[in-house]
Amino acid sequence: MTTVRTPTRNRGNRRAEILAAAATLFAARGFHGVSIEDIGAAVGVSGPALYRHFSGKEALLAEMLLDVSSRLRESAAAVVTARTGPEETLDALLDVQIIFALEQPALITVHDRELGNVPEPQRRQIRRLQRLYVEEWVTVLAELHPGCPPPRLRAATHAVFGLLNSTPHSAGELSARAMRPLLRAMARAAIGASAATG
Amino acid sequence: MTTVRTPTRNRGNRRAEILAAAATLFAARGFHGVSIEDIGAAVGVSGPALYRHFSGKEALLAEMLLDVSSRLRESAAAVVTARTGPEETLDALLDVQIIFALEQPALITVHDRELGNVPEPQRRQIRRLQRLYVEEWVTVLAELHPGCPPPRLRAATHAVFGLLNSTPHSAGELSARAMRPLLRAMARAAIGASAATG
DNA sequence: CGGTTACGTTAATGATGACTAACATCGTCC
DNA sequence: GGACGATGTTAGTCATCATTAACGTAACCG
Repeated sequence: MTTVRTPTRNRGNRRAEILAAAATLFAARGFHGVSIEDIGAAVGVSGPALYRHFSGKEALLAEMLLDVSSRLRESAAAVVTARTGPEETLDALLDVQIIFALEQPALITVHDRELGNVPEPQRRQIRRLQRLYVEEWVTVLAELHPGCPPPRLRAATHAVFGLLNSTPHSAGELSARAMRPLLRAMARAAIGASAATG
Repeated sequence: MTTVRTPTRNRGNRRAEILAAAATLFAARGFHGVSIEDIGAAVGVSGPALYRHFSGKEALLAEMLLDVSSRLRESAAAVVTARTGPEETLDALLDVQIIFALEQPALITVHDRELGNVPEPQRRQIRRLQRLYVEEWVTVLAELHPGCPPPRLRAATHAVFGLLNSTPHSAGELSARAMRPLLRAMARAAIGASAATG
């Protein structure tokens, strides 16, 4: 009755459940600070059960980061190909990053800390997606600030990410509802200032 | 002749050397991703030699973070007690953080990632220093933006830290020389925007 | 000199942890 | 009703690692 229809249905849920739990733990204690047993315990199974779903701890991390960087990149690409004005596009990009950071702080944290623990085949791919994501931003910024050299735009983009991803650190200070417009306003202003000569 | 005068002189150097090497390694691979043997190798001695200088791995981390948070807090306190106008004070605070982030990226990285691995007696003290540091900022910001609720100021402060500490991520994009004014301008603008109603 | 102190070294030792093996359970499908 | 596949379980196994032990060495001090 309450049992599940298809095994496949369950498999997906369990995998997602594990990935979510692992993200939280990795964000809190770092990849090497979390054991397979810890992750299992977090979803109510114990230890080696995880090997029914992932080929290993590193594979789990790889899938997690690949998923995050794909989603970010796809969202950004969608926004950009919508081809509105650069101002509106920038706003949409800001929304993508802000909403993601507010809704998935653990994933964001892991995403920019643990790439070094992903084994080589997939590491390259994640890097590639991250780079593409940054380039979407840089392209839009270049339209808004023509004449600003790309390295400067890239550095500014990273700085804005740092600003937006600060969310996990100020957890509890402000509600997500209040955080969103604050981050938005600060990011916009910071971007505006990045155009100045220096 | 080239031998050292006092043993105490050498001890300090070695300790500092170890702390610096450990900071770099911790920043790159995380506390649990670095072994005592790794740290020893980085300074040319091997493994257990470190126990001549530190009582253990956690103690090493604790001293490192205590040192960073003390220095930041002291610098901020000095700037604030200088009692110039709030605008100038804010500029000086920005300089403190920017220079530190540009000159010691590894320390900054470890400082906001690895507090969780410091054992309890000292963890509390580090937290206290970090809180005091933030409060120096909040006090100054409150003067500049009266009527802005403190939680909002705190969130804005953390966001600015995130922006400034992005340096390790954009390493290589821009020289420190070019980075400094960029970060400064972006941070000032972001702070200015944080006052708006939201 | 003889002893102490500072600093290293190379072997244990004892935990912890990733991963594997061998063995259930239990729907689903024929 | 029995085979199968998906999913767990518990008991190894084998590395890695923090920490300790036991043992040099060499500078300095008396």
